[in-house]
Amino acid sequence: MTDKITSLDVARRAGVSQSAVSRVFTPGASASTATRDKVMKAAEALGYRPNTLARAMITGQSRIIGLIVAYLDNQFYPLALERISRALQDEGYHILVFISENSQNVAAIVEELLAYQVDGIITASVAMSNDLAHRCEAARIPVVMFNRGQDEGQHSQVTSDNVAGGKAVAHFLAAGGHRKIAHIAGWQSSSTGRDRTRGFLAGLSEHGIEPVAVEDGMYDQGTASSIARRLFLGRDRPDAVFVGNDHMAFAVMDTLRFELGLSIPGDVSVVGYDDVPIAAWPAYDLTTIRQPINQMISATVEALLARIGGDGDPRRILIPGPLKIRGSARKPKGFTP
Amino acid sequence: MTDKITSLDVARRAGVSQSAVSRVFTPGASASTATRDKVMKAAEALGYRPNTLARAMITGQSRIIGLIVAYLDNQFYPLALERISRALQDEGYHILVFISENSQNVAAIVEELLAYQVDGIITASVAMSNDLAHRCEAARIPVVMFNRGQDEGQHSQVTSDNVAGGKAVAHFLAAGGHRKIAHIAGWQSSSTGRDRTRGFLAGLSEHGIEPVAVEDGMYDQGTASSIARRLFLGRDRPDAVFVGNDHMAFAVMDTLRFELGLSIPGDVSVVGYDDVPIAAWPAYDLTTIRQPINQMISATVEALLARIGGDGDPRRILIPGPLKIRGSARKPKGFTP
DNA sequence: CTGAAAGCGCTAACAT
DNA sequence: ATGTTAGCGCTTTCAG
Repeated sequence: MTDKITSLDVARRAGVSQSAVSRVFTPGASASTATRDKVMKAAEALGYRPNTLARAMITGQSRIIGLIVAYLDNQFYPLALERISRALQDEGYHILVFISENSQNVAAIVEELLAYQVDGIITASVAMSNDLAHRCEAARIPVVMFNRGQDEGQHSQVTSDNVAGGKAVAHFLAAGGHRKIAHIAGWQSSSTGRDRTRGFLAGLSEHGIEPVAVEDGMYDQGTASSIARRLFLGRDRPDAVFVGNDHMAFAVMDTLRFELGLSIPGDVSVVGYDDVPIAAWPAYDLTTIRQPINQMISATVEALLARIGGDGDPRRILIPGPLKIRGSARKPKGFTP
Repeated sequence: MTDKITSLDVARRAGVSQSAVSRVFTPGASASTATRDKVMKAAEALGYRPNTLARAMITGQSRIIGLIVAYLDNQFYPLALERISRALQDEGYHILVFISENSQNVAAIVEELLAYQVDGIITASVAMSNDLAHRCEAARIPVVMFNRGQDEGQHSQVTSDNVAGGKAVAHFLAAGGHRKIAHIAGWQSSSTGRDRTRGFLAGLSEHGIEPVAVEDGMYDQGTASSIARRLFLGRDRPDAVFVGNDHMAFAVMDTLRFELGLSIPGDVSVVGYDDVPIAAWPAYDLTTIRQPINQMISATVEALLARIGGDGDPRRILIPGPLKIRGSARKPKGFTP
């Protein structure tokens, strides 16, 4: 029925010029109360809303942010997505979502995002190569990497302090009296995975402890389970394991309990990383390092908007994450994290 | 550095007209191999990509689909989001995501979506009022409701057969010899919640069974836990409970086991709805009705694209979901679903 | 097959 | 404060 209503239609009905209509709908505009009323009345009657795309072409601001995110099966991602979307919605931005499985995919995605004239890009737990970041920089599109770091490159990034987190886990397990400690690491091709492992190993060595095993779980549940099976089936099994993220830790706990019949924390202490909501579910009750997701999101959005607003320098933000002690690991007496 | 590269820049460098460039980048275009080569070379050198927004203004096709989704903490949603995004990406569409907490929010969101000139709207587990749907219809923007139904209204909808699912659960529990059966229902203001409950009660009555309790869990874990606590603390406790979705079922199981010290399925059989991945985790091993999410997504995307393509009539698609028997409920001998 | 020209719906000077 | 005018970058007739 109703075909596209344009500002011209509204103008005619209100008996004003088309630019008057535009001004009424433009935030920082100057229009008399009289015309404003007439225009609003006509607009309402016609069901008019300004065409965002046309506006974007002129202003050069689409108010669209591209979000590149990996698999959503780890609960941490959807949580991040939800909150990023909310935070941005509050600022009048919206997110165009792209799911990226592998990293070469990212290049194609970025091209598409640039074609959409997005005002900025957030990558969530996805790394971006340096020349890709360059390409965005050349197009003046700011990029913020959420939960992933990169040493070189001039984009902003927000992570929690993964090195410190890994170290805290080491201290905690050492204080708990563990000496046969294994590590099923986060994906070693990601900064988070590497940093957590690095911190963990550094922490252990402060106590003169050598881990009995360090293996890459790839942030994959199947991989983590296999490793756990192998590690804990032998005679001389570890009495503690630090798993690179909660998502893998759940799989490891299930394997330990239901396949190997081990008790947690009786036979084995398990510690994870992230503190996703499931970690607090009684079935897991997982001791873990809490990634302060709200702070991380705030920082991400703030950093992005600042750069969109013209603030020149990219930021590198590091947010500390506390140890959240629950029941999956033996508790040292009088331990203060 | 590089300021906006337009087709005119490419045209000049390639020594052709601006419209020639446009044709090269337009799928159904006619350009000689000679010009095509020149243009592509120039475009590559300059790093040119056509401005999607400008194109959208003319063609009237933004290739953007608006997705309205509720909270993402129930694993079913992010899964749906991920797959919808992938399926649409394959068809050259992208999704603009809006998170909607309450239902009045939806009206405002739809307005924004229309302003963005989206080619279509998918609501995932979110209901849309009839006049809102009308508004979209008037703007010629097709709407598909995923996992939510509505009796009136002329939009498309895709759901699994929730009535049949609920009924299947009833038959299963009855066959298992249960007679004191409780139901912690899905949100009764949603079609899925109501349908599952309706089917369940109908199924029970076929066996002459009256449920010992039916309460609305609101699709909320806290609410479901409270109800479980109350229901199972009394002397004459139920020996089975059908919970309106998996997400609540996990909370109920945790409450039953860790707060009330009950054994599942020894003391109580628990059945859920959705079959999200977590349901298969050994810690829960939940018997549940499987919502065939892939089929549902395919149908949703297909229905939407058909309507965008001009296919007139909205569709109502109902997909059967089988019972997935696991260990959380007593297994009837020789039961065939 | 190709170039010139019109215009999508809107904002942003520029006049008045 | 309001109307007029000129585009934003592109697709699409329309001639040639």
